[in-house]
Amino acid sequence: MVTIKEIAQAAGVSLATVSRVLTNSRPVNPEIRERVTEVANSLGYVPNTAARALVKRRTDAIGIVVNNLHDPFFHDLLRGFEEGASETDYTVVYCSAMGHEMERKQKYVRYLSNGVVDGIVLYGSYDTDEVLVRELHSMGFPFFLIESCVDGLETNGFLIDNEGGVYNAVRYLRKLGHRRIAYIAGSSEKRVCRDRLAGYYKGMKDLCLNVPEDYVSFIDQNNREGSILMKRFLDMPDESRPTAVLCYDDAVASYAIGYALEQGLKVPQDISVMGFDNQTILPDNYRGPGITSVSQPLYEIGFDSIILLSQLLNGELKGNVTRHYQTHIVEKETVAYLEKED
Amino acid sequence: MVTIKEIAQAAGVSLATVSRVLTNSRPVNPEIRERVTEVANSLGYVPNTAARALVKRRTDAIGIVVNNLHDPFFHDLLRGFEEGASETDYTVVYCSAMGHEMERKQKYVRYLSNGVVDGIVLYGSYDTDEVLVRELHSMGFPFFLIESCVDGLETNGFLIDNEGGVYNAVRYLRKLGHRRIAYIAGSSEKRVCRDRLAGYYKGMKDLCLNVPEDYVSFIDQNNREGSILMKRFLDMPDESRPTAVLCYDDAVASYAIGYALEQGLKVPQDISVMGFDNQTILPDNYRGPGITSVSQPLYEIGFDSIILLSQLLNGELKGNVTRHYQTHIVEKETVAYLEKED
DNA sequence: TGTCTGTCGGAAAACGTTTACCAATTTGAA
DNA sequence: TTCAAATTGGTAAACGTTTTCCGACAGACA
Repeated sequence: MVTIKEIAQAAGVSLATVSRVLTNSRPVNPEIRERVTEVANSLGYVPNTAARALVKRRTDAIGIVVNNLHDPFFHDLLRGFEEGASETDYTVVYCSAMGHEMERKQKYVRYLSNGVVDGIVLYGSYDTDEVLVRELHSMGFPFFLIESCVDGLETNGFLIDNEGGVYNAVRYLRKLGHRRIAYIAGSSEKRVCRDRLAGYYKGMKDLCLNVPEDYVSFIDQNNREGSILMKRFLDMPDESRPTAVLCYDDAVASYAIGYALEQGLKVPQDISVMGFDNQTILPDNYRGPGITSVSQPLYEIGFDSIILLSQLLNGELKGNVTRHYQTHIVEKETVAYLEKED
Repeated sequence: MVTIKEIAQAAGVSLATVSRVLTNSRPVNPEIRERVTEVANSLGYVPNTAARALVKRRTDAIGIVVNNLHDPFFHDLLRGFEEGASETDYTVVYCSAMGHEMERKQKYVRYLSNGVVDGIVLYGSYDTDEVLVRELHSMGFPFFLIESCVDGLETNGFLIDNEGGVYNAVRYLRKLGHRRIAYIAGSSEKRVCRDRLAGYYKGMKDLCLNVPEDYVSFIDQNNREGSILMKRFLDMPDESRPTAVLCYDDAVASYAIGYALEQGLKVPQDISVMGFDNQTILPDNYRGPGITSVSQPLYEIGFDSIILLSQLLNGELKGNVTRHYQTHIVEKETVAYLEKED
């Protein structure tokens, strides 16, 4: 590794002069300047990131920590990050926490937050990252949270209106004539799932629709259970069988639809199904009809988070920033207009 | 930011002792040890990555540089990286070069290679990264190249047999009875595309199949042109029209198939089409039949690259490592068995 | 009691930069 | 010609660690 010192020796000047040439931080005799640059190039000098970070207390880099890079769920988010990154001069590095375990996320955040990057964008599960977020917060390290917040802590963050998303989905189905709307919910340990379920209840209540106890069922372990839960709905007697099933997730919806199709039913003619997330890739090579879904603006969030973080780092932002993003419904092929009102 | 110095003061010991407690690098009086850990915890100490890197000349981290994180092409590769990462103790960070421009890739590699990570895995386009690779090589920095190599340079790398992949595809089609096999090639500026085309010619020659001039056509700018090129093939008179079209890429294949379907033809009954890459996500929401394709072992390559790099860093590898990976054909629904030989 | 050995804390150097400060030289104005 | 100001090079401190070396002290043994 070639250092500034070697360049100084080779060019017959002091360390300081070399540094000044290389960083353009102060005027230096043109003749010397040229000699130094020449030597630096010929030796193939590359400045040491760590040493520079140490003394400048800045790295001009941004770190992003997500649960998973390969998960299709993050596709649009990543696209947003990348697009945002190309708008700034910051170096952007990504870390995958590989799942939801705090431990690994913490390892990455610690690695990054002390001398590797100047700020972090953290995709959070509401539920598991509290300790981590508190640590970051108490360090005074600049960071943005996506889909996460900690009660009683003022943080910069991006939140998605999950409750409102499902609420609007219920209204949408009602507008198309559906009144018997069932719901497949995710694990109630997850905040996201609880919020979405709340949106369902709220929507049904506001529209004065009946929610029989067996209209709400929960995924226990695996999204595949979507098919079992669908079976339960389909096995109900005609007069109480739901005409539409709302799923907390597109993956679950795909299994639910898969089951219905296997039974020789037509979607949406025989039963409407709606999902959430507007995923482009679905498990097990799903090939059914395009799933009508509640879409989150993940691209925008990814993009905005980079832009806002870089503004924060440049001191262009005062106070904390919390942005709420609305979902919208993407109409595809799994929801039918219900002619006869019952 | 809380430093080792503050801990030392608070605990009434020297810097050295604190460091020794924190890194377990030498025995220290249990009583003092406990006092120090306690102080460190209560102050929320996190070691400074940059400072540590500077003196240890090691970061225990690995960097990965790819062209694009969100591109579905990298899905399996990323999955491999992530799986490999969870097998090692190295911290793994990813960078997206956002396209193929050398400049940005160089920026990332320079940032990483001096004090941020101990080694790099670089997904390379054969064609554009030469300067960069030479720089890395002359620095003596440990790195692995994926799908890239530089003539006359001994580097660690993973290569895919693109030529052999297409060669085998030709043989596969021939075995199913096809003799009039056309090819849609990618830009001949790209090494990968040239290799694949070479495989086609070699296969056709070895099987003594005729290659009329108009059986090979080139994508110029955009994969969408796949449909135009397909039109050309379909417009040929019956007796010379190809029975199978081999595409250098699944994306192109999807456009080619799309066009045929639009014309009311059936794939594969009326014409067989085969792709390369075995992509799960295809452009424009392709919904046609599953594309029979030549698949690259990207998952394995991703996985192995992490493992081998960590071995290299631990000195468990002697000499340079070059691995060649074979492709295999994934049979789906776009290639038919041709009954009548002609 | 004196020496030898082993244990363990502290002082200080080192890693590769940037930059505050100082000194020397040049410039320019009076 | 003289002196202040401006310019520019060098010296050294600083960033937060790790680690080498030294020395103090305790215990063992003769």
